[in-house]
Amino acid sequence: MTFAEFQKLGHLSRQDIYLETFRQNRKSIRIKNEMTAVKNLGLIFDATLRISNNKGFQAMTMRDLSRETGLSMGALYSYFSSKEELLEMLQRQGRNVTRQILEERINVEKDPSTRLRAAIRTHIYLSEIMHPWFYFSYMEAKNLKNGEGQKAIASELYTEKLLADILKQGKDEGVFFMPDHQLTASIIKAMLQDWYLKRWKYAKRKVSVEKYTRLVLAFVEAFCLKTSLP
Amino acid sequence: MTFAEFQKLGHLSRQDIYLETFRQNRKSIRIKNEMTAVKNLGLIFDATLRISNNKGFQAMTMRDLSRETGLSMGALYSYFSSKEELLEMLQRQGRNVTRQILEERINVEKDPSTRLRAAIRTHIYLSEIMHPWFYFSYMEAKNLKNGEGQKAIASELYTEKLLADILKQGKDEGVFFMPDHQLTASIIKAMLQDWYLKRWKYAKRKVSVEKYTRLVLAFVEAFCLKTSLP
DNA sequence: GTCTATACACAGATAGAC
DNA sequence: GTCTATCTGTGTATAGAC
Repeated sequence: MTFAEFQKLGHLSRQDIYLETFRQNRKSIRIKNEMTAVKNLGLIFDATLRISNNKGFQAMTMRDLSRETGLSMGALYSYFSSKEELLEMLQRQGRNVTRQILEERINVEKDPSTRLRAAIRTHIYLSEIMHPWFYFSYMEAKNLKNGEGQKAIASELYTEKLLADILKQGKDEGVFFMPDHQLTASIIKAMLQDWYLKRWKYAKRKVSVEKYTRLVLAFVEAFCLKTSLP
Repeated sequence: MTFAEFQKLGHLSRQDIYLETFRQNRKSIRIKNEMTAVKNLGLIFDATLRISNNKGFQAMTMRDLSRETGLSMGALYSYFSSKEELLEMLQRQGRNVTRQILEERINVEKDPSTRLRAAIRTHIYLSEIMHPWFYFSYMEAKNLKNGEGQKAIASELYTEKLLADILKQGKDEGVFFMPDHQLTASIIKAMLQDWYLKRWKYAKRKVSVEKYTRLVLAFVEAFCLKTSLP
């Protein structure tokens, strides 16, 4: 599946995502009108990602956010009760979308080999579409307070477990051969993350998302499908 | 070479590193006595890494740093002229040490295969010894102002080029076989970085630095040494 | 719902005594 | 060299008019 085909599946319209977020956070959002809320949440989240990915969430001031969204400080605070809460809303939102789509795309496949390819492809393609969020999430996760911090870690481990389970399945079925499926999953995850962490580098060199995906698949398969171990 | 053997080489005593840093920054450091300066620079850098890696450099206040080092705010400011400068001194220091040791260990080897193994080993072992700095450097590099930011990027590309050159050499000599040595180098770099970025994970699972190194080597060699491409 | 104006805390940085 | 005390700017957050 090419990236263009993946995009056309149109899992995620911005509208739907923000609407969902609005409904999940009704308690802390003072706005009642859904259309207004969805429109402004879009502005706020996009601006937060833009500014934070440029200079860090801590360094972003509410005055920056006000300028960038065109909303006043007062207006901003009717969408969240603190800067901290804005961070948590953003993180939760991205985690939900990621988990949902990843499972959806993997579960349609049966044999380990195809599942592994689907998992790798979907993760890279997804991080391409939602690049600002993936980058933000990685860089700012450590600044979350205990409750949310735990969930961010859980989310990291969850994706890894998806991979580990596929590798295990393949090993059991005798199609994969690797010494340690858990550790192998970690390393694959590292390759997936590099795509959104070093995007500036790949963009400058004109490495397309498909080319990157292809190399990761080749790398992983060379290791997992080989029968003799060093 | 095991990690213990690598450590015994004792490339880097803290004393020497801080002394070097002191001499390089004489202009902005108001202290004249070398012994005092070295002792306190040690305190300051260690504390900065400890606090920053816990909650981010931006979030670390000078009062935090004062408390952690036992030095007053006034005293701190005789070692650097601004918080920004402290950040830059730290980054420069680590970059210099890294570059020096990496070259030293790679250049003693001749054939591509051994050089590649040396590069991978050295990078992982080094990031193990200097873990706080590696983590800090990665997470805070984006917050550097233009001049230093460029140098951080250059440093990232430099390590990658070390790998790319070895891969290229191996390809030319007919011992490695990979479709794109540049991109392959990027991916190897991603694996190396995961060791210090996800240390909490590997520590919890009791994955030793040697075990991790072994798996990366196996992964890379499975890809680079195979003769048929998918 | 959104604005302006402002409260209040706390940040980085310095002056000057010791 | 190091300290305490303090200046000044800027940050988050809210009150209350529209």
